[in-house]
Amino acid sequence: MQFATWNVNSLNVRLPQVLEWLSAHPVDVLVLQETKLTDDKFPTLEIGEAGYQVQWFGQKTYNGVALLSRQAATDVVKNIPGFIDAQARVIAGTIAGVRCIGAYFPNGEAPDSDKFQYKMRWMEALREWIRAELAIHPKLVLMGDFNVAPEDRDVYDPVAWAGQIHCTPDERAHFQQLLSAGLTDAFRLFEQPPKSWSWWDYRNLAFRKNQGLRIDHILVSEALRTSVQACVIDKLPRKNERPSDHAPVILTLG
DNA sequence: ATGACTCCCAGTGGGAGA
Repeated sequence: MQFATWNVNSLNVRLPQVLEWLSAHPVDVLVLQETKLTDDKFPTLEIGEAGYQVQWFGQKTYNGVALLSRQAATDVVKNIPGFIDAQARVIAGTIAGVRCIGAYFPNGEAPDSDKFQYKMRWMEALREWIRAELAIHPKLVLMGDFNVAPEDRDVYDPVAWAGQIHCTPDERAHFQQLLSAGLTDAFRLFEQPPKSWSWWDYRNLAFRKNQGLRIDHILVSEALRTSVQACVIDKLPRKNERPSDHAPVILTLG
């Protein structure tokens, strides 16, 4: 069984790339972030024709998430229950007995900003909800754009990024608390090439120079950990014409 | 270097992303 996450930075622009990618990588579950579409504009027909069921949750201009799956998802949840949020950032469903949670974590803008405070509150609410979900669903996958580089080795220039957004001790502590709640960073279960990133700035030839961050992650629960066979970042879509600034991450369970 | 690029909504520019 394969799972994937991809921040597409506008599904309106990237739909052809998503469909092309799915034909080459017929994963069982794909979560998308930054669809940037209101629900009435969501391309359900095209995704259905590609052989996927889909749940979606969006808003105008910003954010927006979707859950694509070969089998229909059940017990679908949108956003974090009990956390009042005007922004469409979370979609969850159960597929083949696995609780799949797709999340677009807040960016945070800057450590001294109101948006950073929102990011902190949001991550705390997510963690408490994940704890509750884990108690009900031992088989759980949390994946998405976390907007957190968990360690210095996830940053192309950790000195320049020290204390900057995505790399602050507070964000990294929140990430560690997700691990403490019983999740494992599937990517780090394996030897990986050094300088593995999932995001590269559009500016300054960052992709060509491989200057990026690893901020897109797939976390698995303890009940799934021993089933993980692979976790890779697929850099190829970043080489497309008009690419997303993020690359997909793929998890393979045995 | 308060930049660079891309997307969106707007409307002949500006916000947000990371």
